[in-house]
Amino acid sequence: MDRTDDSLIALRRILRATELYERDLANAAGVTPAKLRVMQIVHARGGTATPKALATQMGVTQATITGLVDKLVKDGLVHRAQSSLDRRQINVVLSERGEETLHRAPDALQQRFVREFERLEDWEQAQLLSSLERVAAMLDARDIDASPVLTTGAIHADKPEKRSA
Amino acid sequence: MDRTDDSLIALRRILRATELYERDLANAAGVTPAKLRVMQIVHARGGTATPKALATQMGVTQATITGLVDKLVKDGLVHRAQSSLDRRQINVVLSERGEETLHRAPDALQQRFVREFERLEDWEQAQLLSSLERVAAMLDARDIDASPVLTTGAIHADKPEKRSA
DNA sequence: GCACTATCCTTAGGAAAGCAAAGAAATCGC
DNA sequence: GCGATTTCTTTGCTTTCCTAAGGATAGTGC
Repeated sequence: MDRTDDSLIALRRILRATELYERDLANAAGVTPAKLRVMQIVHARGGTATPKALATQMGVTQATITGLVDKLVKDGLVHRAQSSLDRRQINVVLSERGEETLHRAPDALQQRFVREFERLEDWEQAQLLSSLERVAAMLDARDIDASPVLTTGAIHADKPEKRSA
Repeated sequence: MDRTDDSLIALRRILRATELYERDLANAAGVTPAKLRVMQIVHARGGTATPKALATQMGVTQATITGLVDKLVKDGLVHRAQSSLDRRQINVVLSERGEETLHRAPDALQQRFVREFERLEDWEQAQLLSSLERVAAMLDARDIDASPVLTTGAIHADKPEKRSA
């Protein structure tokens, strides 16, 4: 009867399964999850991305990206290249080894989801897709600031967050 | 056409939105996400839980739980009580303040999802629930050993999170 | 041109969350 | 009773993330 609760439970299972699996997967590939994510984004953007772009997409600060890229450089998976258009900018570029590593370590969701998904009936795929997009839209809404909790519970008013795009 | 990709994208949006939101929310409540999760589980189990149970449910080691509980105790949100049945065991119990904090900081998913979900038509809710459970089952499967990259042990439920290195 | 401001990145320092390994105490099994 | 197991903690380390401050470069007004 309580569909809301059951939906939340399912959602949490999805979250938890993905999180745990991601740790394993990154580990097995010899990279940490965060570094892997950086490489995946760089790859998705055609092999190069600025720290700024990475920070935005990953939802972390630029300082964090600097640290991750430092380690990736030390690992030889990536290198930095100054942009010639705007010399403030740096391009993070995948190295040969970086590409290989990526190849060996497919996306966590990918691994786990694709095989099963493609086995489904056509109409089932369509329904799943539609539902997922619906849920994503529900959660992904951009103006969270309207949320009541963030204000009522804000005791330790350090700073709300800059993530209010 | 490419429903698989689109589904993955939607799934990632869900993941990312939840992750980012969780950070904000925990922050606003004055607790960190991990500590909040501990409290939520304790609450869900009727106000008390052993470190062992917490570790299993959260998918982390007991050492991690010890650390989190230490901090929660220091914050006065929780206290330890020895079990009288088995004196090796410790019960983690929510304090008054812990209950209040929990009350102020509802679940991240809760907040964001419930309002919208309950606004949907009956048949839409049913479809969403069905889809989510389906996806959860796909991801949460305990016996995905066909995975080429991993050897995730712990098929037995009692063997807690000894994930591969 | 020259100061002002904004943007992009890095440095430095610190907090939180996680793990592995080893140890202490209680219980179980025989 | 005594060794093996379970439960929790301790120790020491890694990873990820933050804030605050700074150094360059780019753009703007005058």
